Amino acid sequence: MPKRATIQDVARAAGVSVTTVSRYLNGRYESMSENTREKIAAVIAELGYRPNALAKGLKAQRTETVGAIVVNMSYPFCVGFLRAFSRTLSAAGYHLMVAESEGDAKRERQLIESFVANRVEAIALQTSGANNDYLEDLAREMPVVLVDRAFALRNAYAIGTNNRDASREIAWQLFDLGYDCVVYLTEDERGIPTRTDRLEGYLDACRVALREPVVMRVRRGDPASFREALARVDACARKERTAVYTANGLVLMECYRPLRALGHKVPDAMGIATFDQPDWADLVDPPLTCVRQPVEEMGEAAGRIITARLRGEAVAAEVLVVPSTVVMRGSTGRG
Amino acid sequence: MPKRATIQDVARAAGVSVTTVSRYLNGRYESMSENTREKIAAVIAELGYRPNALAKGLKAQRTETVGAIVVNMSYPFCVGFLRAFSRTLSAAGYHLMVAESEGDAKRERQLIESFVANRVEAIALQTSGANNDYLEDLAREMPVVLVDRAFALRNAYAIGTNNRDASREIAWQLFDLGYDCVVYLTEDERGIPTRTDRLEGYLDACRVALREPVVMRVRRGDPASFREALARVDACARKERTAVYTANGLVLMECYRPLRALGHKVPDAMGIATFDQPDWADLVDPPLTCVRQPVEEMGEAAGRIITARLRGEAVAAEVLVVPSTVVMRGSTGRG
DNA sequence: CTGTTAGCGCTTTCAC
DNA sequence: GTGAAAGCGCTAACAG
Repeated sequence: MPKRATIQDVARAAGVSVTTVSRYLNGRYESMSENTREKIAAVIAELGYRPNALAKGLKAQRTETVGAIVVNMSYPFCVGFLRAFSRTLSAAGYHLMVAESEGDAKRERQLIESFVANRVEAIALQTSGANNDYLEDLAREMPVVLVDRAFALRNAYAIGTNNRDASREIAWQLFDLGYDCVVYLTEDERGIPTRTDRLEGYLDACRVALREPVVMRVRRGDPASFREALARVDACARKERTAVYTANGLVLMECYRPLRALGHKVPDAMGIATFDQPDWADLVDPPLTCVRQPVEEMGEAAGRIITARLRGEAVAAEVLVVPSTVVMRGSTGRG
Repeated sequence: MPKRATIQDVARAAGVSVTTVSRYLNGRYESMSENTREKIAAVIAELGYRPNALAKGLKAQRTETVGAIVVNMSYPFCVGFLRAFSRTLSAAGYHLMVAESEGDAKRERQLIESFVANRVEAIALQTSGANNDYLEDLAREMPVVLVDRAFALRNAYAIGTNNRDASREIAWQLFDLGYDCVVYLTEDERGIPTRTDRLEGYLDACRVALREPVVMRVRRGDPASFREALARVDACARKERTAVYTANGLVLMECYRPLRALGHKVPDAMGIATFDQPDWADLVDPPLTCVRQPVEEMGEAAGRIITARLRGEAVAAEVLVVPSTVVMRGSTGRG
């Protein structure tokens, strides 16, 4: 591995001082003869010189890099968010460092610290909530944006959706469509506000509709937990018109097939609905009724807030709620 | 924004020299009294000190960061690859910087250069092929891994799958299953070896089966191009048993619905198959026959090669082919 | 066991 | 127009 040319090498080869080269690099051509400029340009091209961003960052105290921590880069929410976030930042000249917390609070903490050590200029994360104190401190030093799990922290920004309202809305519509029993499938919601809110929304709807809530907790990757939930759905569907409503797209993906295999006619005997709009929502037949989360908008908003702040603009800390929309489709007999 | 404590601050507050603090930071406790150690630990905790990775990297000429450039982070291939890659690197203590080229060669070049400027220690990318000369040079200075589009460059690694063989295999099976006409839908393959290979595989199969190839080129995002292709499929299907075979999952996703809307019975009158295994492959009815690309294995392999190289191990440049497998399912009447 | 010091590659006064 | 030199925060000889 040959070592890379430095500004020194360029200066030497061009017969000028590093100062002049530095000026050239930063586009301050006014203070430089046409001649030197061309000379430097030539040398740079010849040596394939690339300025060392580390040295520059060390001096300037700026890395032009921001960090993002998500639970799992392959989750649809994360994919959509990261992409929009990345595009926005990229357009503003920032680099993106990404990492996965796997939902583990300790790991999340380590990742944040190592991002800080790398002097990212801002952080966006889908936090577990366990590091909120630390994040609150951190938010005094750099822009911190909480995404999805929108905890309200001093000095930090939060971007989420109206989980409870949207969940209530879709659950209510299910009752309204004549499903007598709506079974709600969720992962353990402890400590995760999005899950709590969606559950609450469902419970709200049950209250208003004067129905008994049926909440089944499942664990993704644990078929037994799903079997139990499906058994419950089946039992209901044998007695009355039943709808299954899942707390997110991944849960539905994991049980969609067995759900259909129960044999109840969709949407008449059994309705299906989910929070999230999976990319396969209208490929299945009938297409899925779902809650569309504005994932891209969230990513863009996060990017906008961060770039604005890094540009030096004052942006008041706030909890931004980007509303979700209920999309009624054939899986619940309308749309 | 208060400015962060430096090693100097810690040294001063602990009443020792920066050297000692540096030693502490690097875990060389043997050369240090219990006392100093505790003192330093205390000061660090109190000041919330985090070493500056830039300064460290500048000195050590190591950033513990690697870069990845994909066409689009939301493409299933990229998602799967990035995730596996990220996990492998993360386990080895490396950070990941990601960027999207959007398939644009100029942008790709800029991204590579800016990664180089940031002194990433290695790069993995899904290249357009237009920067191969530059990449070949670069590969002399740092590990470069070409993913998906597996061009064979001197000193660089390439990881791909057996696109042609797998494509031939699935196309052949379609003929074998009794589909008289197999329509191949692809995006313009110019310069993109994966696409060329898959097309060649299809053509191979046609040759062997003594059938006339029917290749339709579509442009994602351009409904008109799809309408044309669908019309062709429809025309065939009215005459004989026809199968549609798409060059990747995104193409199929974009035409699956209208395809089904043609009304030909699947799989009897019309078979459906695709390269790639979309996550919805077995949610639709009948489940999809497809070619499963070992995306995760590719990501892991890329990560393994890079970590080995960065550990100083010699790894010969090579083109690694991780084989895909044909998965026969109901959409072609078997499985 | 601990400290002094010379850089790593770059930017930025301040001088000429 | 141009350059000398200090210093960003850290590591690693070398010296005690």
